[in-house]
Amino acid sequence: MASHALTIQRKCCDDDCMATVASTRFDETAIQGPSTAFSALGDEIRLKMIRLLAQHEALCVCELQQAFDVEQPTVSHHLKILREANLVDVQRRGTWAYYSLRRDALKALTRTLLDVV
Amino acid sequence: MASHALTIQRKCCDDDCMATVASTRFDETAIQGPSTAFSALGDEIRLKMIRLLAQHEALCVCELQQAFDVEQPTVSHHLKILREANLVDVQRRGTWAYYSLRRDALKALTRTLLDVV
DNA sequence: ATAATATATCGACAATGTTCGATATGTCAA
DNA sequence: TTGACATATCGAACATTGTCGATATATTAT
Repeated sequence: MASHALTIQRKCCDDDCMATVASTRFDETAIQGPSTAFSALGDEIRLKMIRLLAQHEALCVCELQQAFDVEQPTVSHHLKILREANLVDVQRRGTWAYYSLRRDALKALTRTLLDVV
Repeated sequence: MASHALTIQRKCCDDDCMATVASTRFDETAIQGPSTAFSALGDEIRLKMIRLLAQHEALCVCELQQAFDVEQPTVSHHLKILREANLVDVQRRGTWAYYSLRRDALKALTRTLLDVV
């Protein structure tokens, strides 16, 4: 026979590794939470808001607006996203809404990252 | 005089705090890097890729594709974003491109978060 | 050279996200 | 009650992102 039986093509890895990767299943709930949080932190204004809130016990919307060059509805929008990502808390007092950092949530998020590494 | 001199409106905070917040300046380079990284982690597929890479020394594109229900160009697209966020490294060997986690970068990112808290 | 394979890039389209003006809601003061 | 203010929500314009088919590039085997 002209062509030898050894038609084994070179591969990027052994079959076991390929199969292992292919069959990987993810804990969806362990992905969605962090993914939402990272997404919230992935906007420059929101990341700045987080850093600003870290330097103060609590800040109301009108204060936060002073620090950024956007209109009030935009500030509310970003705060809503941070709230839905569980990164901040709101507390209403009179007409004001005071936002504060959820430091526990941030710590949990760091742990998520560290567990990966 | 009927109206008293005390026309001081109640405010959300004292003038000092308002002024402090209003004059806050951010170190833009200290924001952009982390913001890009968080943005990269804010997609479920990319976060899963990171977790997958954490469990292997390195994986090539065809292996990664096996783990996700998307076409090859989409995988390459996500890997490019992770690369530009400095979260992964690539090493070409033959026709294969092996991607690996930049654990140092992830650690630095965690430190960024911890410094906030 | 030719064929097969792995990966990247391009272009189009759909989906999602950001921003703002207008407006609604709720609170406080007069 | 009326007016002033703080905040949230809505709707539309616009920008960004995710996805894929088609194609380009590069490597390897024959």
